Amino acid sequence: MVENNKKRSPGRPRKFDEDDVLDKVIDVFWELGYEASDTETLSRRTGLTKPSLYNAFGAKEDLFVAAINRYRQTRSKASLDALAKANTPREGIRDYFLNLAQNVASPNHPSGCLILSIAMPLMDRLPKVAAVLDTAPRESYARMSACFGEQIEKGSLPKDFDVAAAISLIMDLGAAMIMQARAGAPLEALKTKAIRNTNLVLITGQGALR
Amino acid sequence: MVENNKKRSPGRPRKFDEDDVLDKVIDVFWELGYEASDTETLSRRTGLTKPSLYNAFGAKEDLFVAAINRYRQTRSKASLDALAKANTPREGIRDYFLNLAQNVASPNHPSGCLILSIAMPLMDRLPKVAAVLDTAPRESYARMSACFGEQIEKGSLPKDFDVAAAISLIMDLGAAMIMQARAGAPLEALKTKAIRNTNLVLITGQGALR
DNA sequence: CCGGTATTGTACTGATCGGTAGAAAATAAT
DNA sequence: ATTATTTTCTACCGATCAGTACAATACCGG
Repeated sequence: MVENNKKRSPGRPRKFDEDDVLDKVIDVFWELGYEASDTETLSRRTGLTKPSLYNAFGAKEDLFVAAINRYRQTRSKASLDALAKANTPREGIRDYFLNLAQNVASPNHPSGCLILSIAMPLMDRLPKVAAVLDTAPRESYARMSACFGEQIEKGSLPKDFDVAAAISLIMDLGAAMIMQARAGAPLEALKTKAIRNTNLVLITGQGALR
Repeated sequence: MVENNKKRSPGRPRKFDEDDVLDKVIDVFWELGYEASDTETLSRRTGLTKPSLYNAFGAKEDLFVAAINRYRQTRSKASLDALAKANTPREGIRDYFLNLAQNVASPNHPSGCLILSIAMPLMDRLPKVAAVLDTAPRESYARMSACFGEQIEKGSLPKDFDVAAAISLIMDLGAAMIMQARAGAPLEALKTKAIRNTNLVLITGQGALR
């Protein structure tokens, strides 16, 4: 699927692309959770034999961490991109929530969020997972902060817009949408919430609560 | 601990009280999650032997369901009680969030919520758990709805107060607090959010977003 | 005192799961 | 061709875990 133009190393060539495999691994963990995703199922769903999986990614916990990182680089990034590329703050926040809704409640993939719904409850037991989950929100925060900073410079937001409060609320309401999705809320219900949430974030940032 | 005055049935008497045991079971599942709570650990932490646990509660999944129901009747109920017994709507909502904060981020017990943090991700695999989780939010909704209805009758809330919107937001923001707690947020941070959340709920109910 | 009944404790089992040994196969370098 | 290197495949292992058999124990009603 993906052409790898790096100079070939000696030895028997791999029959798979790591990212393709990780995308399939994401689906398994996302759908079944960590413990119920046994190595035999992971092997079958990826098309790789167990030794190939272990050779390429290490133990099950390492494979899970790799899947989480792949998830962040693809799914999580997509929502933040939606926030960044919009013209106005309102559109950006709305698109962020709408994109999030698609990612957590689309009928094309498991519901909820791999990070919040699956990985989070495992923090206490899987230290490598805890390490990844520690950095993830900070990155999101930085990215959002930069977006709002630009909007303030552009004049699309007042100079005293409370960026920290807005981001904090975006993350809270996003987490709530994710839980709703995992509980079975349909996509349409989440799209409605996306609009409500957008209004709440703008009100909060503009200091209505101070 | 609890005096049971029902007529004694024949046979060797139990050396434990079911609710006492369930309270300990709650702690184990809450702390370790479902899969990592092996029956041997449950046996050790409750003081009951494995056959006694199986005899009293059935299989592990049934024991988990029993623990969830006990959790609802104690912890979940406490937060709703706080909402119900306050004098003003603002105090009620605030006390609800503050009580919730205590329940999900107190240093005296595991963090997060047994239902949202532990049971929810298991819905797909454990049908008996899914059944319980389906009814739980409806009960909470009904209880909250009754509270706000009373406040409207008393005149503490305007007649056009948007009860449905307020409850929906309370649940969303509550879920967010729970996730924050599971992620390691300290109690103080959650108490601060409780105040912010109270304001957001009141604004929303009063129709600022319409 | 004597069956009837329910609980307790020890010790066990069958199944499952994460992980691997070891040989065969496929490439690159020489 | 030969060797070195890496991946693949089959088959397997040790550990763990949910659940239980069985006998002993402690209470009931008569």
